[in-house]
Amino acid sequence: MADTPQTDAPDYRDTLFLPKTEFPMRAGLPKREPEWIAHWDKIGLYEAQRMQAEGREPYELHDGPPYANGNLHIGHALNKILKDVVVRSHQMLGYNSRYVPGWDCHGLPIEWKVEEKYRKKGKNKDEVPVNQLRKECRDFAGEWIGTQMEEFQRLGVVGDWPGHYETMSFQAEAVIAEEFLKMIDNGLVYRGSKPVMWSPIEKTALAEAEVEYHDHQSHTIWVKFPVVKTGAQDIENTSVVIWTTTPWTIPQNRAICFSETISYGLYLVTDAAPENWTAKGDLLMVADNLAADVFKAARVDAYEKVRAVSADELAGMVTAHPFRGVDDANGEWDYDVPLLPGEHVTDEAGTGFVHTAPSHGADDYMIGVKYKLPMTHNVGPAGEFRDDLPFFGGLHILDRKGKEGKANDAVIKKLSEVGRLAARGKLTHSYPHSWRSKAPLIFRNTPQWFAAMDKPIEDDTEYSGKTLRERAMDSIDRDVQWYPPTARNRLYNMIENRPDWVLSRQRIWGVPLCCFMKETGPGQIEILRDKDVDARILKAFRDEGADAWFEDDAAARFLAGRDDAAEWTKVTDILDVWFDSGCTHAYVLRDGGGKWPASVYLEGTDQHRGWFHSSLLESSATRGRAPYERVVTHGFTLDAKGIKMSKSLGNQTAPQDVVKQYGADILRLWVMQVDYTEDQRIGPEIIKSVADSYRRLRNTFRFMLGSLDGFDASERVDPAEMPELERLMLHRLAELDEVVRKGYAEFDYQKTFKTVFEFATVDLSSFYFDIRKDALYCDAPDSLRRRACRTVLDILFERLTIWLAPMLCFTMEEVWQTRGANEEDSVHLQLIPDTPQAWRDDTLAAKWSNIRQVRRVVTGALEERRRDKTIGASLEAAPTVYIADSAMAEAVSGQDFADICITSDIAIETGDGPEQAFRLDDVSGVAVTFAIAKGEKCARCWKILPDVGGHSAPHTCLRCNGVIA
RNA sequence: CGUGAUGUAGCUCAUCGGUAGAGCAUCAGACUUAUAAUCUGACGGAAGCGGGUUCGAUCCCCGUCAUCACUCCCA
Repeated sequence: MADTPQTDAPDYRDTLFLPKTEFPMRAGLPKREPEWIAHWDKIGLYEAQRMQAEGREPYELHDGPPYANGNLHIGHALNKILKDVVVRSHQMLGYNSRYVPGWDCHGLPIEWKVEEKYRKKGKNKDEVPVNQLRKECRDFAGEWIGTQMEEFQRLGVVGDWPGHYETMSFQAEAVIAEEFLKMIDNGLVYRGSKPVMWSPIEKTALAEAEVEYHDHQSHTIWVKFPVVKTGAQDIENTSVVIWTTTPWTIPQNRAICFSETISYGLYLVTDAAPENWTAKGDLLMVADNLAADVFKAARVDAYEKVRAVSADELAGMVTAHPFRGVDDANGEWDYDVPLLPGEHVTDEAGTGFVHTAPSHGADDYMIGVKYKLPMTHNVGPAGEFRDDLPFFGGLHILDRKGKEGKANDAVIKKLSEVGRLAARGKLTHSYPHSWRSKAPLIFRNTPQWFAAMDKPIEDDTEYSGKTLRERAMDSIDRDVQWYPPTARNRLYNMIENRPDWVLSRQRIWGVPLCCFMKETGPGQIEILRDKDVDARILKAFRDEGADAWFEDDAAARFLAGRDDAAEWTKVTDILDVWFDSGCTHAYVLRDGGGKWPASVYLEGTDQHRGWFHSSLLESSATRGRAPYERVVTHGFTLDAKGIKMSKSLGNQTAPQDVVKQYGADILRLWVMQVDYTEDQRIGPEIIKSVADSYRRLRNTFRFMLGSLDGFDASERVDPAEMPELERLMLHRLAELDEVVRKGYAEFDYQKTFKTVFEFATVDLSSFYFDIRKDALYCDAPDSLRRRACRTVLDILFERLTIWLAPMLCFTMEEVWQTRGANEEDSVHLQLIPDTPQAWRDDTLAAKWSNIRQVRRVVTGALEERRRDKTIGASLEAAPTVYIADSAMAEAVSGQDFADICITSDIAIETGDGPEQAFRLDDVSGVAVTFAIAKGEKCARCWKILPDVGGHSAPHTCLRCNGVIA
């Protein structure tokens, strides 16, 4: 073996320039990160950024407000971390990048929590004054804002926290009201009706949260609708059969829905008992799959299929209401009942034909809106038929105790009387009930306020005359860039197909539809339009909040001075909370001194239905275009197996836990490593592997810091004088600069991080640093090679630290500060440094690509000898390289190839080399034969060289002796 | 049910329609001068499944399965 122990050799360790740094290998992020937050707080980082960037082009990420109840979950963390990276990176790219976080405060969940307190005490919230409840809601939201704000800041999110916005601030409430009045003014708002869950017992609409599902026994009836219009001859005297569990909705029937994917048939009853409702000779249409069930229910003894009925045929068909032409009905039901295609229709139960009463079902309503069917108003608040409805006037669906009323039986009896009943029965099924009274609920249409999608808007924008739908759809393509591009289609399709916007909610915790109306006829109303009244309302909201609307004297106060004040009714509904958040662009950007339209909105894909959507509509209605220039969407976070997280499964990853155990930078790094545009996974194993990557990266920085110890500007070397290896690194930086700038501009963090990370580990740690350790440790401080290396390290350090700062905001600050930045400084106040494109040298890169190929063969050859224990360290070797390929030979010649391969010596020959030489399959024309290095081991640099010994420092090589002397 | 997506190594992700790659993890080895580090090497894949188009499909088309989001007066 070459290195027999040299007991007489002095220890030269102290003469080496080993890396020296205070920067610890162990990060201790959970403890250290809060100190950086305190530091940023102390230097006023956000304000300092604003001052520094004054006059620069503004860039504004407008924050989508999270809902102010509960602690943060992983989805919030993902969202806010992404936003923080957008904000910080754009600041560094040279913009004035503003960020004002906000919270969504109004809405049912909070109101529900407040009500819960009363429920637990057995109190009725209806007895509590509205403004007292509103105050409790406000306090509730306020507390959670405080909690969430701390949790967000702990993640490293920098923004204008003291200046954050709230949808419940007086200013916000006033602007929301103002925007609503603007939409009244341009004629978009109208009152219509929509079916909702309604309790006839409590005479109120209920929210989904107030509904419980219990088993309930219902009537089931099969009803014949006679066909009155069709192209086919043999359909005369036939009926379409429907099935329903709510006989009381039959008087409200306006259509029958069928499916275009179900096969239907025309059936002839060939045998049935004489007293049967369904008689011999009846021609009935039902779905083929359900025919047997239907005829069994109708007690038909025999039937045959006459022929199939196609969807095209059904589409043109019209039936009569079962009560058409009935005596004493006064023509109430003498209208046509069309057959319409409906995607909700199945052949799993019933007849394959769905009775449709637009006022009494969600699907029915959608069909009604789509085909412009008339809404009926036959059922009153207590679930009673209107008094003047023939046959059934005044009858109740449910009695006062929630038991069966008389309506169902009366309808069934009448159907039987007029010969339209095909069969009847009973069915027990899950049915919605009120959580309070436990009584069954019904669907009932109630007055609601809408924004019209298809009415031309006359206003003073350049898009005047276009409808809301047209404006929104135009703007999606004209004004907005979508990241990823597929996000555009989702929103576009939704806008294209959506019905009118239901603005009203029968709730209390929100901004009121602050207008007055009066009835001008049955179902007809007029909305008060009075600038003075509006001005009074807005001023009151601004000064006192929207509570002003709910004060007892509000109507008198706002209508003061009008002679007809008594004629007007105050509307007490509140606005859909999506309207609130859809207005944030107005009160945060326009009134808050920001940029309008916002540079970017960034939210989860669910916000296509939510905030992206409502903001687009609101802004299109009032300003003609989207309030954003770019929209970035991210997916949802699932557990390690790709399953949705839920409390019951116990598969949740809480951001607080990750922060506590690993630190926020690890969580941020996780975000950077996944494809956020899709759904991502997280779990213990994934977090651990992220932490591993982090450690590796951290060590690379630690090495740089240690190697730069004592670096002074006077050491710098001009790139032109640097060795090729150094210039290669500068070339790589020039390449990376482009990737980083482009990556940040296009929100592609995965690629940006991956590129920088692989550069740090592959190019730097295992190649460049490994080679240059000898020069850094052993060369004299004034050696050109060492100075060039340290110059490059300094350049590397500056860029890598700043490039990664938006992502690893804590660690990069720690790295930055370790190099003696002053107390007021921060890496987050730096701009991405210019990287001269002159550093780029593709010829050099191509050449070094060859050099690295040859190097791989050498290391491979050494590995073989290491395996058979011929050598340990590569410095014990002095191989010979045979190169046949001329480009490779050219590349290697003139290099310190022994340094590059970390051997003590190396010989380069041209030609194929001996047959038994080491080769790699994928590197042709290169062969390596092994040899032990000749000479004595230098006790200082450990190279084995012929020139060791005979110098003033014993057991040193010429170079090392020169350094010590 | 519908609408919008996704499915490639244990994990995170690449692959103009042309022999499937990278980093991390794992395993093995070396070093002890980045040391709770560093270097080297190896292992690792019916590209969810089934059809079709094509000389050729991870990629294009159809179907199917799984997962996710949206659909509710809630996020």
